[in-house]
Amino acid sequence: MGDAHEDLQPPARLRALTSWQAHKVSTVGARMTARHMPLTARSDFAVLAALEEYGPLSQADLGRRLGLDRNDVSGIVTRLHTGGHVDREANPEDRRRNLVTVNKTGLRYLDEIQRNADKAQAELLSGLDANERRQLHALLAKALEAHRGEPA
Amino acid sequence: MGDAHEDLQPPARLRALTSWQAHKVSTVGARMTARHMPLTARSDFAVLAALEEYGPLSQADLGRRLGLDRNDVSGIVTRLHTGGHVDREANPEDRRRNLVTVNKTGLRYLDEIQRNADKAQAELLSGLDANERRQLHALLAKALEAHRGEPA
DNA sequence: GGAAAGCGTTGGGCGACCCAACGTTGTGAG
DNA sequence: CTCACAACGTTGGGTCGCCCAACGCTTTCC
Repeated sequence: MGDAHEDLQPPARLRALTSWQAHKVSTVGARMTARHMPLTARSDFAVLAALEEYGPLSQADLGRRLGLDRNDVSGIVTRLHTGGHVDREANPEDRRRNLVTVNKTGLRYLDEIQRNADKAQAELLSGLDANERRQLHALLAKALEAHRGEPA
Repeated sequence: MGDAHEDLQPPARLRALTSWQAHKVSTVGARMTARHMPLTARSDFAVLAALEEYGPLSQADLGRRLGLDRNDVSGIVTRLHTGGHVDREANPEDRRRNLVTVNKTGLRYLDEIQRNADKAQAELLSGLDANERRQLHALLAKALEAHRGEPA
């Protein structure tokens, strides 16, 4: 007799769309993330990770690297600079560009975000075992490969 | 020699996050979708698909089914109703609820969106063969399973 | 009968994406 | 050398999705 709280499955046409699945996974991920840190930390993480791995970059390069618009990069860098995580100075060799650099505070912040992101990730993927997680990761990476350097 | 357009890979820390990958796949999917139809068609598709599969529903049920907020369902249903795709009438057995029903126009619209969604999907997954697509789909479904009926 | 809960609606905030414009600065062609 | 062109960073704006809060109405449950 009546399951108290019927199953409430989404319609088949929706479940069939990989794009919709990815969207759902993404927003569930955002929810898990929000339980550990403010959502803005996600863009902070992206920028700081890029600066840590590739060294000082201009904002335009950051945008290309991360697939973000110059506009939005501007805001993120301003936020990071205000928070003391990043130094921003004019590039003497090309005064159009800003040279953005992570400092020690920023690196500590980066590691903190990393820890929280790992927690959120574990919660998000709680339904998959280690093998499945690796497969999912590989398949997503391959799907993205086909679209590298597409817009900005 | 310099490769003319350096590779511009995102940082490893980012690539390692499944949540970030899913987000990227989702927004690339949105971009592909936008090449075939207005983006609002995505929510239209969700609502129409639910109504087609489960019959007339209240807006609250729609929200639960699709994982959307009542607030947003309200706007979507209004848009669909204005466009003539959906009938909305008070449920005589419970006058709090609206009974939302797809009509013939709505079903034609649904099929049109389906065709465009399929095109977008094909472009999105162009890097994967049929097997990989099935695997990706199954893994995403399994990951989502663990989070069913979570918020609203 | 009255409190509690559910419904649909409105208004608002936030993050991410994207477009357009501006002033500044470098580049390259004539 | 000059002048058109391109790239950079910034600002302002628009959209879409998610989420919270409040309201008035209706139903349900004690």
